[in-house]
Amino acid sequence: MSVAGHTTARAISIRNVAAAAGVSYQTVSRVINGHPSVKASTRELVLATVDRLGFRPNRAARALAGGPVQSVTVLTANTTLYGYAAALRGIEEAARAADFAVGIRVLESDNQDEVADAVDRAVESGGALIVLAFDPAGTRALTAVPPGVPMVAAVETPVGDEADGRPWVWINDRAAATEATAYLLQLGHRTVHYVSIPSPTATAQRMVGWRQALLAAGIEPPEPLAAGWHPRSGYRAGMLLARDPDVTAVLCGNDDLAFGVLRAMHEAGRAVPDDVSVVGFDDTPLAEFGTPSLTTVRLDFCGLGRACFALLQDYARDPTAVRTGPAPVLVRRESSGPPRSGIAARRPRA
Amino acid sequence: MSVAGHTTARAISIRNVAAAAGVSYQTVSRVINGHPSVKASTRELVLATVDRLGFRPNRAARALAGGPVQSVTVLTANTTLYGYAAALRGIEEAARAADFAVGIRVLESDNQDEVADAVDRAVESGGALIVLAFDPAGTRALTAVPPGVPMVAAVETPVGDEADGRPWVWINDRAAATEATAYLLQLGHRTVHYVSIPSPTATAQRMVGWRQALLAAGIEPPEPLAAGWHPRSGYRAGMLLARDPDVTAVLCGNDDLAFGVLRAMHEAGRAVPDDVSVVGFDDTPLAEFGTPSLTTVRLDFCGLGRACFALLQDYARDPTAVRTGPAPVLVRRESSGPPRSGIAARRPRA
DNA sequence: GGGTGCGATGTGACCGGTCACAATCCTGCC
DNA sequence: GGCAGGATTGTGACCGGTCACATCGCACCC
Repeated sequence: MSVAGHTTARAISIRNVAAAAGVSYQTVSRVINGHPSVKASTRELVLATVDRLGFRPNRAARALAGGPVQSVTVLTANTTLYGYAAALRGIEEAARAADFAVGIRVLESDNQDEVADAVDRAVESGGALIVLAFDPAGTRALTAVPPGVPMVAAVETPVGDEADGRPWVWINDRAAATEATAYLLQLGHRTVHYVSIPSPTATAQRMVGWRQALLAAGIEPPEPLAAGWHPRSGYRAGMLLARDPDVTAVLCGNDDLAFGVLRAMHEAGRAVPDDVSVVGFDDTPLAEFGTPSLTTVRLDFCGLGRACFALLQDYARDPTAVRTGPAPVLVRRESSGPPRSGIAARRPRA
Repeated sequence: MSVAGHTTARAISIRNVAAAAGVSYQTVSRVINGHPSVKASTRELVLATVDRLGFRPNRAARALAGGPVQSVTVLTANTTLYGYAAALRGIEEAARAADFAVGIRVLESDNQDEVADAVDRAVESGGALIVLAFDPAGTRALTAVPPGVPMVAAVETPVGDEADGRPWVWINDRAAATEATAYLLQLGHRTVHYVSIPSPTATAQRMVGWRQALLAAGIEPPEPLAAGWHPRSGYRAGMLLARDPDVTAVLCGNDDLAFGVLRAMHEAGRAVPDDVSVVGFDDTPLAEFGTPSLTTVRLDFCGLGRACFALLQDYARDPTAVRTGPAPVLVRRESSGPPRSGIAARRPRA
């Protein structure tokens, strides 16, 4: 234990351990890597010595010599948005528990060349990769990861062609959106409008789920409004929607957008939920404390992150391992309710 | 350029470059490290070859051999809270631009031993350290970093004893709190109550600034309410404050708490800003879109992060370098206003 | 009893950089 | 012309692990 005091003295190496235990450095290497052909008594002796000296394998040396690297790099388009940040937190927790080092690399653009370069850099630092592929940049990154590099993807699309053959963890955005939409219809709304976050392709699962739910109820989906990540873009979309008196229910791609929409409705003088119901996505910590509090779909991104890391480890042993992330839960709060009884009302089904 | 396609062929090393350029590997090493005693013509030849072959130095090898490591590890108690997340983003941006790898290590507890262990691990992965020392865990970490390890601290206390001799970047929380408090007094409030975030010591600068502003106005500061990080704890504090009709102005340790307080006031039937003014801290993206929108102090954490990284680099050249972070800005919005003209009113000064 | 085969261990080279030192070049100057 | 001495360049060893291979011991079997 390099007494976090003030000794930059050389750290203990396997050769030190070997000398202290009276074996060869190779035997020490075998023990710390769990190689089977070491006599039990020897193994215990070595482990005891490792413990006594506080030996810890040097990551750089290991990486250089091509051993198991014990580090993960997270490739993501963003680190501050709720979903990404929470997933990152989950990964970090799990990685730390397993004594893995965690690296971060942000994908600034979704230009194919730049993404490829970013992936290159991430790969060259050794270790495994976890790609958060909720967006175009992340999805591109998947295709740029050379085979042979251990990696796991977090995706919203169950079977992306991009990730083929690669293990992924799936967060069931589609089912979540379907549930939220069905809930609004059940309350008696004639239709549900959608304000979307930026998404990889036309297959954005939140949008797909919303559309499916409408179609299943025999309703032609209205044109979705494309927004960005910032609440301001939700606000703009909300302003547009507020003008249309037929709009009584709005599903938003995430909670930030939903807050923007709420604000717009407020400014436009449309009461929530009496005139308009607003539903978000994610259940950020603030959702519960807005005025009105926000009905939203809780997604356990932190659990998703942990699942990614767990899969990374399982996959090393069993390449057929696959995980679905935790199931989404609809949280009903003040921002949603039946439409104002009157013209726009529709018979509740339940 | 390892054509991100499917060649796990060995990457190019300095010896390859050396061979291609017709010089020794040592010369290549000198060139890429900017060593002065290399003939200009040789340097250019080597650089051209490096470029042509797409050579990039191997981080692991460098770390192992004790060279300059080109990587930073961020030590932080949290990654999702706005301030931390934004600082992390700034660091990552700057680091990426300088072609540094970025690592993360979360300080789970503020137990001295565990913190020391975390620091050890972070140090052993080589490279520099940036410590976000806004809280007890971060502050502890500062003292646990062995000398000789390049590091920079982001602190809210201008001259912490803990960081002595170490470079730090200071975010002027105290001035920000003073400004916000003075603003509320100027609006005519008799006093300002404070709901605090968890903080390292009694010297929490946000609280100090608030107290100073009150004392400067000849007002005895009321007992501050200690809250946590979650909006819910702000909500609880708000419920307490709402009961007291004398409370007309509340300053909150951050925007999340402020939202909790807003919600509590709403539920308690106290109008904001007519009955009570609420001011936050940070200016998170949502502050502008709350109902009412939140008056808050904008702190450029992202800029703080960039400054930390910049200092890390400057410091290597000039160990007397120091930086103050960007100045805070008070953003006036709907959640604050003069007290309801009546009993509690106090003559505005301006 | 001695070869076979496997379990357990040790030896050497290597990963891709850096350091310390030695060797070479060139220039100025006597 | 020869030599001192700085500027340039090259050589060897090393960082701390891993790999491939050689070696050793021993039980097993014919």
